[in-house]
Amino acid sequence: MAQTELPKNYEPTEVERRWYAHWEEQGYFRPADGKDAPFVILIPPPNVTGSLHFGHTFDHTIQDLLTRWKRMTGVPTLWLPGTDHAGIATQNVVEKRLAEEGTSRHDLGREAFVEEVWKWKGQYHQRITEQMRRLGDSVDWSRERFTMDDGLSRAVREVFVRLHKKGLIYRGNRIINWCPRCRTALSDEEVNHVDTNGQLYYIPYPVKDTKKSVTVATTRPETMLGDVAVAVHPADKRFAPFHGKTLVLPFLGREIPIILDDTVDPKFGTGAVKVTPSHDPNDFEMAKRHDLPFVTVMDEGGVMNENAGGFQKLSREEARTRIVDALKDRGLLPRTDPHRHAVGHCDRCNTVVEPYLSLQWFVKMKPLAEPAYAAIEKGELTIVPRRWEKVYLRWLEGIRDWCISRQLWWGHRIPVWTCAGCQTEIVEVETPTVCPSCGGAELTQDPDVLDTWFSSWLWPFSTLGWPEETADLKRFYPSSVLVTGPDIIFFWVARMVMAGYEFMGRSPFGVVYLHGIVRDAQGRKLSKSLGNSSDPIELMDRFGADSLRYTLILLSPQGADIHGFSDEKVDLGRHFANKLWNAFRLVQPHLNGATLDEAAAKPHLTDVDLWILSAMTSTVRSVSRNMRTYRFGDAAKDIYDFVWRELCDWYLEMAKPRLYAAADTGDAMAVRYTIQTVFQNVLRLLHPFMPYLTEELWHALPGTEGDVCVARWPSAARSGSHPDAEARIALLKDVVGAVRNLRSEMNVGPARKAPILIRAADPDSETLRRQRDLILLLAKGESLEIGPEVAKPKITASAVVRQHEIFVPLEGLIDVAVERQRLKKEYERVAREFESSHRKLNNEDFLAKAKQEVVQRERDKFEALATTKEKLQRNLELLG
RNA sequence: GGGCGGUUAGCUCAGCUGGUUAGAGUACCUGCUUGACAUGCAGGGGGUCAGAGGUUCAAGUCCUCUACCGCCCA
Repeated sequence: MAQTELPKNYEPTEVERRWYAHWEEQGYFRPADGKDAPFVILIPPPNVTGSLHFGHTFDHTIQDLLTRWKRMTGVPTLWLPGTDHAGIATQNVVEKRLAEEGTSRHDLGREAFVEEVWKWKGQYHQRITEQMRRLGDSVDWSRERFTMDDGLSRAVREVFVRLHKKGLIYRGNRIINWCPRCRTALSDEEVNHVDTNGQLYYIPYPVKDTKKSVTVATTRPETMLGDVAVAVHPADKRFAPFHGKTLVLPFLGREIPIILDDTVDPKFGTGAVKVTPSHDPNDFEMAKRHDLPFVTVMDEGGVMNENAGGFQKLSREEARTRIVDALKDRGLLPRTDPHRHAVGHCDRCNTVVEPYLSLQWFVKMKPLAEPAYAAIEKGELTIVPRRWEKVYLRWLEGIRDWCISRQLWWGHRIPVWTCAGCQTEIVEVETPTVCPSCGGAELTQDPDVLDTWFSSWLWPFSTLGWPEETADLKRFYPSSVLVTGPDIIFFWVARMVMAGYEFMGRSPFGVVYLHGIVRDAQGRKLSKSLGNSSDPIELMDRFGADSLRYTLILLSPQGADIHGFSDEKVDLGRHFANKLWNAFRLVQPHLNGATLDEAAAKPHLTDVDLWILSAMTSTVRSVSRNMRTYRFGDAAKDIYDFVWRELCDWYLEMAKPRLYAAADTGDAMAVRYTIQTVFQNVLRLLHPFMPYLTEELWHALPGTEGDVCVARWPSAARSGSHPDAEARIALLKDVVGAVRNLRSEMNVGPARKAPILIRAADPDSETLRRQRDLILLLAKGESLEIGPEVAKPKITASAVVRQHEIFVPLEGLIDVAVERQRLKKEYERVAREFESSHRKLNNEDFLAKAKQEVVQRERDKFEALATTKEKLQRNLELLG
């Protein structure tokens, strides 16, 4: 009967090595054919030169959870994998590595550098996909995509050309966010504003031909070299005498006018602001209104240029120090105030971003934002949790044009060419060979590439073959759910919705599930470089992928961050896996060869069997509901509670004698049938959370067929509920609990058996009598007397459970003082409750206004408390 | 400056449309080689639900204000 002995402890690494290849070979991860509407998830593509970190692990676990669950419900399921070329990040990584090798991208030249990055891509891509396999991601590898694949690159060009034709893409000379370290323009979203302690410098600018001056206040004195005016509010009387006057810029001696502009805030600083149109977005607008010149004083690396006079060749930081010193020397710095203000930093390298005047490509966003906004209002798009919808809408309301050109080499080259002959600009999907206007063949392509997100925002359809009308595009667009973190709601989510409506006419997904971030006890994001977490792969090696997955889900409140995560926490999942494994070890030898015929077993099912089947049915119902409502942590908890608290703690303990008894009785048949049914269902429910362990056990469980990976998700049939049996077993558990409590309070070790007396009225008395063997077993009874007239022993510990009295008389072991103390405490607790219930029922308002069922419940409760109180009191008195 | 979220046991969190004694995991204490599991079993202590006011017969739950923490935007 006994098969090969299972190891005492579950060894995940050994098991997890086996199953992934099997699933993949069976083709389970490819969507089944069929007419049913498919369930589709598109992966948020990880950076191809990164590695799977904790964020990905959590993100993928949720996606796999949904995918495996849906697959088991019988729906054709597609989880489409892929990676992102991540322009700036990747270029930075490779450049850094080149620097270590003593070379640079400029030494290599553009073509060789890009080739070098492709090599990197190949190497790292391999690593990422291995990590995904290790985690168990059930993605369809046959449909894997990369944002720089030919097809996706074509989609990028197509979109650029279409939007350009529509007038939604334009080129303009504007102030953009410039990272002097990455030497590229950034979008507004790629700038992080950090509150910084700075100084507000007060600098008097002399009025031409007078001894007077106008003092301006600035946080950035180094930009004064680019000043072209000083602006004051027209209604600000303090400056009325200066209207129309000319100032002389210190250091350079440039004559600049005083201008009047009502955007100036008279309350800020001195009320007079310097105007530096090439280095400040507000000043830029102002300069355009007043037709002022533009003077750029820095180069692309943030170094002062030829317009900076004596400060040329200094970095911005040095220039500030030197200018401040020079101002002091000349007595031109009468005052500085500490000043807290937001300073923009590069999202990728954390360098202080420079507002910089430059010629870039932009997308006009307003028209695209409108349908994306309406999507929420029309219910075509739901964000879970709902509160993020407000964030999303607010961003769309204030949307600004999107700077999409990047001065990088790694990415999609902008499909714009200029003819050397006639200067005609050609915007085409196909690379042109001759100028359509003059026939010239000397065409130069725009050297810049596009923002990475300019390809990512097309992901929901570019991955499916767009602009071709492919079968995949028809079948799998739109996708069902997008699972990602709220940190990219603007970068990616909102833009995908815009592109979805613009190019496909509908939202790319119906639901966006935004999960939280995994943080440590100090609230920091987990990261290997911070040293507050291990590499997820290492954790999987130590604890198993299943344990890591299960722990992450169990600890995650819906859409909120996981706090206090640490390596040790993964023990939660590991212990749970081991528990299930051992429960299985207990039952498995008894199931082999047993009759598992439902019809044959049914007449023999006992209350205990019916109770656990009923509890299982509730669990199925609850898990399914929690999955549907994106409450994954609750779903994991449901399974945990059922397996550990019900199945292992109670049912299996109760089933042991029946399991070990002769195999050919109806009772044995019933218990085997029950266990088999329960285990099958548990393995199905748990599979999306712990795919490997469940597959392993599924194959070791007699009576199963195929793979649990594609087994049918359980349904909670009403016929599976047995409320009467549940109620009777609940009574049994309460009684056993009370006896255990008494024994423990009396310091009775588990080896010692004790007599048990239960004074209970019918029908409970009868119910308990039928379970006497179980009570003896679970409560370690030496003898057991149950009945309405059971006599109370002289010296005994006692308790009242559901108005029934329980006595555990143990000569010599009862310390009367201790027992009196214990009873008294219990009595006082019940008396307090009794009083509160009493007050309620004496309250006419309560009787008149509360729902009838609530009043009735209170009456029942009151009755029960009264009896319990009375019995406790009598037992207390009898103790003497 | 504007917005959002949070504040429940030492820690991490549940507590859904207000209605039994506010739950779980973990940590802690006591006792255990119990017919699978010490990655375990049984029992236990621990909470004026951030504070104040309000609505209600009834508030952890709804409303207002305050404090503190976190995030986003400017």
